[in-house]
Amino acid sequence: MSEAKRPDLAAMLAPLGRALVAAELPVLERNGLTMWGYVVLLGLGDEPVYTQSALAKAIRADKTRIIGVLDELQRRGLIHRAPDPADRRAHLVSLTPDGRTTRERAQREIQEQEDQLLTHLSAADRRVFLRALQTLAALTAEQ
Amino acid sequence: MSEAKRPDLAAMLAPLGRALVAAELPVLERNGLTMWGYVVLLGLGDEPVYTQSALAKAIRADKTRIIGVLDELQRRGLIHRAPDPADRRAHLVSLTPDGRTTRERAQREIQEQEDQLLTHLSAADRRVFLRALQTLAALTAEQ
DNA sequence: TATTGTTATACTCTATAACTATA
DNA sequence: TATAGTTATAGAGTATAACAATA
Repeated sequence: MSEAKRPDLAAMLAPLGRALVAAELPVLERNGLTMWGYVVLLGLGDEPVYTQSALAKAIRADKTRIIGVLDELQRRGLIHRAPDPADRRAHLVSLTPDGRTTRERAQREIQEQEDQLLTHLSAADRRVFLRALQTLAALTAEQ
Repeated sequence: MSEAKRPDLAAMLAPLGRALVAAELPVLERNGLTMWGYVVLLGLGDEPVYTQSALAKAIRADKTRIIGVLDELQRRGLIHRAPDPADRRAHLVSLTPDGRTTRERAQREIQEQEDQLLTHLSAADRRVFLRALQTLAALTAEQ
């Protein structure tokens, strides 16, 4: 009677998330991106410019950890990074056209692969699952 | 037109899983368990006995990593560990009654907390979400 | 020779502290 | 003095290699 009627949510979500990330690394590699590089490109997509601190905070990374990532993305011409003329301590970071193209191509390939996994759900279940997942992800993201 | 109509699955699942795990650590701590200790207790629940290798494989851990975990669980009297008389290289591992009680209490508290999160979904969505999640988790677990 | 459990070692990832340059 | 970015250091977590006991 005190047996669990379902596995722990965390015991399903965490390994599934790790498996998805692992499966997507080759896709990113084909696009010349690391996971952190991709996360940075995604973080830059919504706003035109960012300071490095704001960007790090937005993607929930330590500011010291994205520095090497930004170096590499800049070297490859995917982002633009320059001191803010108004406050020369701060660096403004933005996507280059190449960076936007790369970001969108990588994301398209990733979501196509994810859609493959979702074919194991009925169309109706898939819709509910995605909606519910967005709801829960938003809840934990806001704290 | 090439804008994403949804966030990446992995970008929702992975942080949500991490957030859940982080939120459950205090629950485990109240029960005197680490995350790995809890995972080992869960892994021991379904079968009466295990060799350490089989147990490690079942919970997808390295065999070298669960040794300290087993030491601590044994010290606390939650598991029983003894050489297999038939093959004295192997150690048979099993839950003690105390171990089973601890496992069930911890899991009950964890799932109660998870149920709190699930109240943000409608009853119908919750049912579909859990079913879909179990389907997807089983797919990635089987490989 | 192969396998179980163990220990020791190395490696990766992440966080913390310390430094510079601007403000 | 406070902050943005950077670099150097240290810590945690993990995997790899080497070992002893047994088969």
